[in-house]
Amino acid sequence: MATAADSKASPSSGRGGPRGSYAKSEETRAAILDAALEVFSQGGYRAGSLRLVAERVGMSEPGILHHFNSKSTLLAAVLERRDELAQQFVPPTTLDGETSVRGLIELARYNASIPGAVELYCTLSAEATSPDHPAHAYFVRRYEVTRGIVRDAFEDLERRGMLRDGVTPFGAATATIAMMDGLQIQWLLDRTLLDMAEELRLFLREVTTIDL
Amino acid sequence: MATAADSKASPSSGRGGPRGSYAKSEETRAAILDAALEVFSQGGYRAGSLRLVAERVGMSEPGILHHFNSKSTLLAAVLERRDELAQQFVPPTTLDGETSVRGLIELARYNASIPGAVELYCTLSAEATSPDHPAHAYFVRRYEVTRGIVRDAFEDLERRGMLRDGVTPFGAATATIAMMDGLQIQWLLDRTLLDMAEELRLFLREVTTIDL
DNA sequence: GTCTATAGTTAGATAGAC
DNA sequence: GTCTATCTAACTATAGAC
Repeated sequence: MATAADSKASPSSGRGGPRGSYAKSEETRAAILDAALEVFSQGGYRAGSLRLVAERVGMSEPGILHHFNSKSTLLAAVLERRDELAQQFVPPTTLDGETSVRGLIELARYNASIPGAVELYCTLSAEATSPDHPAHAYFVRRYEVTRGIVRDAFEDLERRGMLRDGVTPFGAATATIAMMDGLQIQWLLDRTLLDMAEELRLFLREVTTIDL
Repeated sequence: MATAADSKASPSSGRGGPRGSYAKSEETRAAILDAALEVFSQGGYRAGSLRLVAERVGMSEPGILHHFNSKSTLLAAVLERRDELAQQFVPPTTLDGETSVRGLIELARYNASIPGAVELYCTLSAEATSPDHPAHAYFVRRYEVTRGIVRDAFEDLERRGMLRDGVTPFGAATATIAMMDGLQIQWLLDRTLLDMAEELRLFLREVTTIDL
């Protein structure tokens, strides 16, 4: 799979160059990424087509491919962009477990406001379990990293004696991520059914002794 | 979407007819369903093709379509077949909550022995969150039914005072199903990482007072 | 019941003009 | 940087012979 770094390595990128003279190009790239996010969100990567992206952004298909060499590099760029946003909620550097856990609930609340992105990750992470999927390596790595961050948070809580009996930091991390993923599926099938943040809060109350 | 009943309504089915003279046809249908399960499991419905199913079963594509009118009716038949198996673990008629909850753990353990089927449901339920997916209605209904069954089990436990404080039957059902779904994604990405049944057991210990 | 042949659609990607 | 035109490949499904 192409790494998400492809987009930044593009010669048309303003970053890294002395002049910011590629404003128009950056704008176009951003518009394409917005359109691609919507298209890939509705049914995943395989069901989405460059034609739909092109239509939505008001360009031709070769126009898209001028900015992103292929469909899969476009996907990689979309994923990279979303990751940058998500890291604002649970920055990997935070060492305070309680703050991180509260951040996860905030993240779930934020996610409910961007159903398109939720659909993207939910659909993609499932179809990317296939080893030949262009985003397979990305998701394997992403889950490793995310699990590591969440585990660190629970390890901090464990040191403070704020984990329930029989709960391990790794197990809690795996379970918390599983809970978030699973809630998303049911929420996407019927958004009036449940409140993802609230359900996650109740779960984390069973796992930790934080007063959530 | 076509209902899963299509397959049973086929004139070539032995059931309902006075004679069992369609054995060969039933055998072929079964072989096709086995092949289709494998194909649809690897990357979902859209990524799977009739050509792959035909190759695997040693037939031509029109040969497949003689038994199943379309790709989507084939999918429906595959899903129906798997549901019959799963109901052996948590039969909807059981009224004993503790037995049902233990059945869920057994189901998770059984699932770990059939990764193909897990991949099928995991990938399909995600791609079917799209309203235009041929299996969308099936999955909406399936989650409703499953949630109802699991909620009944927790309601029984509630009557016996075996639910933890602050846990509602509906919330517990939603969360349990979410946990199972979410664990599957991480398990499919790395099967050596976690034991789905064990993780589910630990979760259910936090939710109920059953000695699991 | 199964096949060959083919229709009809859509897809990702490239060539080359402007 | 964007376009038109085109290539190649894959897919679902149908028609009709055997």
